Amino acid sequence: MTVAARHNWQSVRDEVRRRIHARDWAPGSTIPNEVDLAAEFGCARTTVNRALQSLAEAGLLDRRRKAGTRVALHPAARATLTIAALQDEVTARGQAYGYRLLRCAEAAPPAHIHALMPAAQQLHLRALHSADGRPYALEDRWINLAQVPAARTAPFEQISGNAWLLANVPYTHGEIAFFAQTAAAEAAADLSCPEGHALLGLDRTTWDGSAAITRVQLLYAPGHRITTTL
Amino acid sequence: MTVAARHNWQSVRDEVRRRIHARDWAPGSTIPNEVDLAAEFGCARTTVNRALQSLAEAGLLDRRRKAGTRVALHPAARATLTIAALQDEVTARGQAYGYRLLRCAEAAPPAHIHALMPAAQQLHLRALHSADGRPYALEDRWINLAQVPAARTAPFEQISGNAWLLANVPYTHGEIAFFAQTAAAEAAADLSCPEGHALLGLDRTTWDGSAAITRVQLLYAPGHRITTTL
DNA sequence: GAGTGGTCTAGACCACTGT
DNA sequence: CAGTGGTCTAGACCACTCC
Repeated sequence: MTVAARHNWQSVRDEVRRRIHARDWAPGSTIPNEVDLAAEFGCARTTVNRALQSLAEAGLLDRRRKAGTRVALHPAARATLTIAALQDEVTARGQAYGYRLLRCAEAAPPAHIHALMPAAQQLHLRALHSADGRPYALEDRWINLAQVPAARTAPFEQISGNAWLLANVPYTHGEIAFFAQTAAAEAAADLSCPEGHALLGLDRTTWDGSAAITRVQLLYAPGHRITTTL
Repeated sequence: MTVAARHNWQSVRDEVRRRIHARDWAPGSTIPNEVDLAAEFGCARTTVNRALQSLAEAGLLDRRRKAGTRVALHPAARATLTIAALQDEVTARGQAYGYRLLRCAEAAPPAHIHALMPAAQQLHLRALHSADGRPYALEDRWINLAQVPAARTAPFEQISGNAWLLANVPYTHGEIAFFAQTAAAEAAADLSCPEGHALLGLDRTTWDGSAAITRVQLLYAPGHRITTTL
């Protein structure tokens, strides 16, 4: 039962993962502590620690001081979505990126936006992103003018709301939701697709501390898929 | 210019992140190397290394040996999706989980499945997951019998394909894609929704090494949202 | 070749938490 | 209280890659 005594944390991680997958260590059971594993693998405890932390981050292990390290009962799959700027998303596919501003005006926000940004008037943007001249995604954005007054004079004819905000306004955290929606008349016209078509969309809200910065809804053109690996 | 000399890697990470957001270090520029930063913060280089690695993982920094550490030009947002088992998803909402097998048979797979699992006959499952008695998600799954012959005798009337596979078959990696689709007649009937309704769905394929284990398509009931934080 | 990040080590102390 | 993971340190060597 000699274990190949490699001394890098990745090989320790791989071996531990193998034992979990092979059910050497069953879901819910406690695995040996770091000192013992270090002895078994012939490396420093620091190295084992690094490996186990990486697996805990991936959701395969639950670690608690004193209680020890257990194999997760429900090894929920964790997928990391990389939400790039649309421009990067399109050029990464080798297509030509296009951008057209459809609307930019101060207006009274609807209730669900007003709940996020409590002021009578906020900045409202609509824009179409395209790939090789075909509609790629429709953007509908509200920007909190109380937090970002400079947005009033930003050149949104040339730069997308996302790009300008990324370059000019820091944020601390955000929230994303994916959903499916049938294309209403206006969206269908903008995306050049039949009314009633199923569209994949997302809502994203970003905050700086406790103040909401912006809320954007993106509707992708028909057939769009968002992919990731496990 | 005294820096609060905290000695934990999180505080170093926070300070570096602050400087990036504050544009002290502009996107694309090279930041000081680890030795210098360690001197400035009054801590060991290891600690700085841990902090910078965490920021690189988050996408804020690009690090290369010899070239140094640069602030990422396009700080793509990374969101971690936790894809739990449907049963956990439903019970986590405080709803009663229900499961009903609709079909379980060996059959000739369609072309896109056959491309993944090259054999004439594969196991085909359809099942409905419900929350508080209402349809929650419709599952359509193919299982590679060449890889998982035991699936022939698994009790899929009582346990979902996902749950049985998780508990019995290890996998090494997978792929997930989200999409929107209009409800066809059969799906609409199973989900008790009007035909033509927009549904959020996902395709998930999992492999063990180079062999595909299973491919599942999940269609969520109308209105479903998948959320995550940034 | 030389500068930078990547990692390992051995030891130490701390923080949390189950019993 | 005591056992476990969390982290820090100082030094060392290695691996990569730009010049």
